[in-house]
Amino acid sequence: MNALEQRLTNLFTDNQLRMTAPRMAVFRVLANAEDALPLADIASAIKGDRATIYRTLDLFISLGVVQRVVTGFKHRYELAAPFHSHHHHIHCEVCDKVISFDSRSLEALIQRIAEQKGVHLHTHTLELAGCCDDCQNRGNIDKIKH
Amino acid sequence: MNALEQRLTNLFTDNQLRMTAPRMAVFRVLANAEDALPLADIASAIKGDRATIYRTLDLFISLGVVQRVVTGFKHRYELAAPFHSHHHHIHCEVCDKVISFDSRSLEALIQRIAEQKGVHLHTHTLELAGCCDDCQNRGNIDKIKH
DNA sequence: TTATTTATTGCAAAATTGTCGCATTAAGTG
DNA sequence: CACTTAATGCGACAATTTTGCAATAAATAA
Repeated sequence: MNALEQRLTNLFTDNQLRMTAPRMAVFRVLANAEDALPLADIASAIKGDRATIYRTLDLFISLGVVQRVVTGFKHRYELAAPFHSHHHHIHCEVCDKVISFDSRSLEALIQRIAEQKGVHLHTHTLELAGCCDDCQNRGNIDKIKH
Repeated sequence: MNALEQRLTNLFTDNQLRMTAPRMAVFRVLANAEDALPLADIASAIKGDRATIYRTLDLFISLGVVQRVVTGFKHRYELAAPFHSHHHHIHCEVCDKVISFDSRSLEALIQRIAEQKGVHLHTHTLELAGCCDDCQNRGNIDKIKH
């Protein structure tokens, strides 16, 4: 059990919750994932019950361990701060892929805009949607998935 | 047929697509809508087939005519730039006020990020949340509404 | 105008995402 | 080890979105 996993376990026991095999499995999938994953990907990765995974994710979200990313029809899940760094997403509406990115200039600019408006920012979400490189080359603009 | 509808029609014929009655009907509903509409509303407004409307919306999205707004578990659809003015929102979590803004630098930066990732952008949404000037001065930062 | 071609529609069936009830299992405690 | 109860896993379910395919209608050519 590594440091992150230990922190998660402590968070659970501190809240009178049980650290079980399915819960740790979901956490590990998310910790090793490059990008936010839809439930189907998590379920197939750990061959687990979908209802259990939904409940686990809801729990993680209420504990601040996971955040829900809303892109298209299905939700995606990824570790949240302080288990993961802040970033944004580009959603390919054709192949449904999600690309994460992080830009200091962007964060600085958003901060500047907020200051200019006199607003003290709490959070912000930015979602880009379009057609990725691969799909442009494939020319399947009309095969948009949800 | 007004100017917007003519522009849409041209966009279709330029892409070897047909401007049909159901497509124009969907466009008109969205053009007259105050806010983003869920599919059910569009379907009942034009008494049209759901599958056809889904396909029409997918097409509109791939052409950049419509953008999908994801709120909760149901999609909503609204006209996208250049058929609708583009802007973003700052939401004051204390007094619930919404401040709209528009930033060329931001748009340019987002465009640059997308290009760098090889993605052709259809739409993007940015929502800032925090505490506005008035509320900071009032010192009621802890009275967040939800 | 009519014939031809093919994109588009509309129906019905199926798939996908997410939720819920309940009996069974297993984690934590003494 | 036994007890308590949180958590799981199965199956049924609702809502939303999708796909297959025959029928229809738009664009093009004759």
